[in-house]
Amino acid sequence: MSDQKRLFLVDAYALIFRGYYAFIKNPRINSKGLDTSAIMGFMNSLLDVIKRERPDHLAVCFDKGGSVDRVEMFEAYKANRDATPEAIKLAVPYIYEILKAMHIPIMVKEGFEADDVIGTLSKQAEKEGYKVYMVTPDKDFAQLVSENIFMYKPRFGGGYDIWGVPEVLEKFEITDPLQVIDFLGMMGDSADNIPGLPGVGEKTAKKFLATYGSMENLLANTHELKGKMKEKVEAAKELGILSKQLATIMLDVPVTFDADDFTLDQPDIEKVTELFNELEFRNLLTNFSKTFADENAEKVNSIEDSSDDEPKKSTKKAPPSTEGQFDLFAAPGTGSITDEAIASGFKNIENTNHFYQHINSPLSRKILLQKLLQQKSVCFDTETTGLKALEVELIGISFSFEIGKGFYVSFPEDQDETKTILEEFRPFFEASEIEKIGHNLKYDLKVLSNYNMPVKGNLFDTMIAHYLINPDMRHNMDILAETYLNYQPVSITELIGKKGKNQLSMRVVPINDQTEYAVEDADITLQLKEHFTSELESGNVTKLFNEVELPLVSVLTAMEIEGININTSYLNELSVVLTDDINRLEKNIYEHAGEEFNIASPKQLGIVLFENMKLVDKPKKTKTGQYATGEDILSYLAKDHEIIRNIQEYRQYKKLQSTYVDALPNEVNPKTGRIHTEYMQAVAATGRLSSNNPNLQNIPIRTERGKGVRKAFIPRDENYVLLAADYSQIELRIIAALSEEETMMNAFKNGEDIHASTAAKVFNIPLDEVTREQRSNAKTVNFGIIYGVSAFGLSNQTDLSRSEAKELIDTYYETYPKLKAYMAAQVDFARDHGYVETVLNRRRYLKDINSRNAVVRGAAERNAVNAPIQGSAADIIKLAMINIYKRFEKENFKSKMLLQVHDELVFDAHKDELEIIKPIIKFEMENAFKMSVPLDVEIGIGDNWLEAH
DNA sequence: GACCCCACGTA
DNA sequence: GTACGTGGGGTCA
Repeated sequence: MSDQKRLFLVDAYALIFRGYYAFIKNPRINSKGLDTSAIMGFMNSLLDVIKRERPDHLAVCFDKGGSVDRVEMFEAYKANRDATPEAIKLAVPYIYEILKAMHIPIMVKEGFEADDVIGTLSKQAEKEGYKVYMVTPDKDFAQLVSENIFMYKPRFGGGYDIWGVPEVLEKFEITDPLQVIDFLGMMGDSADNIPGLPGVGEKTAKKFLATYGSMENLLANTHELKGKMKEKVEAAKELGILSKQLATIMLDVPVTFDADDFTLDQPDIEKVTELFNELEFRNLLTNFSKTFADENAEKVNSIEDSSDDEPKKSTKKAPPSTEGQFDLFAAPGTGSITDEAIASGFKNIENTNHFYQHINSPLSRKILLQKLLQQKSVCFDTETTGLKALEVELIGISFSFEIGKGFYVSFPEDQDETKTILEEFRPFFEASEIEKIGHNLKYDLKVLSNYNMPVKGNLFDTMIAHYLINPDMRHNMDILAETYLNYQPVSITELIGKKGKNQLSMRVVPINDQTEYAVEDADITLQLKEHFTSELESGNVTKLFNEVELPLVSVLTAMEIEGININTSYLNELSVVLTDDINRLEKNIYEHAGEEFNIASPKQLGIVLFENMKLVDKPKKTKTGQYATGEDILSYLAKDHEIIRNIQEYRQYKKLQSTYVDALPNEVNPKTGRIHTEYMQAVAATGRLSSNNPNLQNIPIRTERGKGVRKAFIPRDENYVLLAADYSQIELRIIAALSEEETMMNAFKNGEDIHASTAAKVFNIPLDEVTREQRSNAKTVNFGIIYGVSAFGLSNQTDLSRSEAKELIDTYYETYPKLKAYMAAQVDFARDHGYVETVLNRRRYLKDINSRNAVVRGAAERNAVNAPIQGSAADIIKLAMINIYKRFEKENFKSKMLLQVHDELVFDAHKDELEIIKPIIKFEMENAFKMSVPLDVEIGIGDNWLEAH
C-alpha cells in the first residue's frame, strides 16, 4: 500500500484557453451579456480533477507579465499570438474570485510563466517525496515528466490521459524526457513563436533525435546532412540553440513549495454558490454541490481505494477522443472542438429513465390518437428522407406530452399507405384547441403540407422562443438541450453518419433506434418549452412571441409553399450573352496583362496587377497578407487603367452568371415548377428574416445588367401580375420618430424628399438650390446615421476628405440635435442594461458594450444604435405580413404573398383582384404600427419583378 | 469533402 | 459604419 502524498498543479491559462475555444462556435453568454465560456470550461476541468482525484494538495498556477527572460532572449517570443480574447480577460478575475472562495491556493510570480512556476514546484515537491500531477493539455510539459512527475491531460468530454515516462518516450520516440526540449526546439512552435529549425517538422525532428540525440549533437554533425536540408540547418544553427533555450522550462523560479500552503481545504460553499448564481452556472453549481456534498462519504471509501498508485482510471464512457496522433502536436487551444461535452456528467438517453414506444398497428394508433385528443398541448416532430421539406417523404412522427414519455408512429415507403396512416391523425392536427409544440415547426408544417395535412391550433416553437430569449446564440436543439436541460441528445450523425456521400437515410436505421432518436427529440422539445415559457416572460418578449413570431410561422410556411415562377428559358438566353461578354473581357484582360491567369482568383489577380504590372507603389493587403483587389480598391484605379475597368466588368458578369443566371434554374422545384426559398426566422440578430436555398433577398437591381435578372421573376400565369409594395425610407422614419427630432419628422409629414431636405438644412440653402452632389452626400449621411457613422467611413463612401466628412457630420448633428441625443441615449441604455430593444421589445444583448477595447466597444455602440432601428423595421413589416395574410385568408383571394425583402413585399396578384388588394396591402403596411411619423408605401405592378418597381 | 477567405449581391 | 447568403479559389486531409 502506498501512502505517497500527491500534489496537483493546474496550468490555469492553458485550461482557460482550451475552455474558451471549445465553446467558440456557441459561446456561453449569460443574461447579462457576459461570455462565460472560459470560466465554465476552466471550472469544468478543475471540478473534474477534484471529483475524480480528491487531491489533498493542489494549486492553480497563472502567468503574470509574461516571461521576462524569454523575451530578453528573443523579442518575437509569443509576439505573434493574437491578443488575448476579451472574454478571457474578463473571465480571469472571476476565476480568481471562485478559486479564493473555494480556498484553492493560487500561484503567480511576476515575470514568469506558469510553465516555469509549475516546473520549479514540481521538482521541489518531488524531492520532498510527493507524486506530482501537472494538470495541463500542453505537450511542452512532457520535458518535466519523471518517475514521480506526471502530466495529467484532461480530455474533452471528461476523463483524462496520464503521461508518465513510458508514455512520453513512446509519443515523442525518444529515450529521455529531456529530449522533448530538443524536439520542440527543432520543430518549433508557432503558438509560442519558437522559431525552430527551418524545414523541420514533427517527422524530421523525430528522425534527427533518433540519429543525433540532441540539438547540439545535430548541429555539430550537419556535414552528414544532405541537399537543401543541409543548407537550411547549417544556416540556422544559432536559431536552433535559441529555440531550444526558449523551449526549456525553467526550474529556478523564486517560489517555494510548502505543503501547508498547498493543502486543499473545504470551500466556502455559500460564497461559491453566490458566484455561480451570479454567473448563471446552474449545472456547474449542481456539479459543485455534488462534488463537495459527497466529500465525506467519498473519504470513507477512499480508504480502500488509496492502494492505487495511479489516479483511478475513468470508467465513464467518454466520447471518442479528438486527440489522435495529429492532434498531439497541434498548437494548444487552436483545435476546433466538435465535442462540447467538456462538462462530464451530461444526462443522456442511456442514463435517463424514459419510456419511448414504437406505434405500428392500427389498434395502437387508435389508442394513441385518443390519448392525443385528450391533451391540451402536444409536442411532435417529423422524421423524413432529407432536408428539403417540400421534396421529402415522411418516415415517422414522434409525439410527447409527458416528460420522459413518447410515441413514434412509423410510415412505410409506399406513399399511398403513408397517406392513409397519416389521415388517421387528421383529427389531431386539425384540432384547433390543442397546442402544437415543436422545434422549427415551419419544417414540419411543410412536410405535412406535402400530404395535404394542415395544422391548426396555437403553436409553440422552441427554436423561435430561444431566438427571442437570446438572438445572438444559435438555436440547435442539441445545444439547447445541453445548455438548459444538462442533457446530451443522441446525435444524428451517430445514427446516419456524417453528411456527404456515406450518409444513410433514416429509413434504413433500425426501428428501435429511430424510435429512441425521434421520441427523444419530441421529449426534449417538450421540456424546453417549460423552460422557455418563463424565460420569455423574464425577457419581456412573450407578447412579441405570441403575437408576432408564432403567427408569422404560418405566414412564412404559406409563402414558402407558394413559391415564385421564373422564366427559365429567358435566363438561359441571358447566360449565353453573359458568356460572350465574359470571354471578350477575358481576352482583353490577358492582352493587357501580357499573360493568362485565373481572373476569378484574387490571389492570382493581385500578383498580376501589383507584382507583375506594378500598377501601384504600395498595394493594400488583406488581413491574410494577400493583395486586396476588392471593388473599393479597383475603383480608385479604374480611370487610369483599362484592364481595371475590364476586370470590374468581368467580375460583375461572373457574379451575375454564377450566383443568379445559372443557379436559379437549378432551384426550380420539379413538382411545382416554381422556386421555393426558405425564410430563416431565427438567424438575424436584429430580428430580420433571412432567405436561402436560394436567397431571394439579394436579387440584383442596382446595375443595368443586374436588372436583367429581376426580369426573370414573373407571375404564375397570364391571369396574374407581380405586385411589389415598398416601404419608403422606413428606417429613417423610425429613427425620426424614436428620437422625436421634429425637423426630420416634419419633413416626412410634409412628404418632402428627405435627402434633399436634409441637404438643404445641413448646407443651409433653399430646397430648390440643392445640387445632385449635395443631395447624394446628405443621403450617404442619412444612411450612415443608421449604421453608426464615422468620419472615416463617410469619407470612404463619398468624395469628401476626412475633415470635410467630419464637418458634415458635425453640422448634421447640429441640424438634428435630438437625433444625436437619441443615439447617445441608446448607448447609455445598453451600458446600463446590457441590451437594447425595438418598438416591440425585441432585445439584442450587447456583451461588449462596456469592453475596455475601444474597437470592440465601438462596434457594440454602433449595434446599440442600429439594432433598434433595423429591428423595429423588421417588427413592423412582420406585423404587416401577418395582417395581410389574415385578410387574404379571410377573403379567400386568389392573390398570394410570395416574397419579403426586408422593406418590400411581393405578391402574385390576380388581375381581377388588383383594385381590391392594392388598398388592403397599402393600408395594412402603413398602419401596422402607429408612430409619430407616417409610414409610406409605394406599390408597383408589372409583368415581372423589375417592372413592378 | 470540409473549411476558410475573398468578393459581392441585397436592404 | 448595420444585417445577411452564395460562389469560386485555395488549402488541407
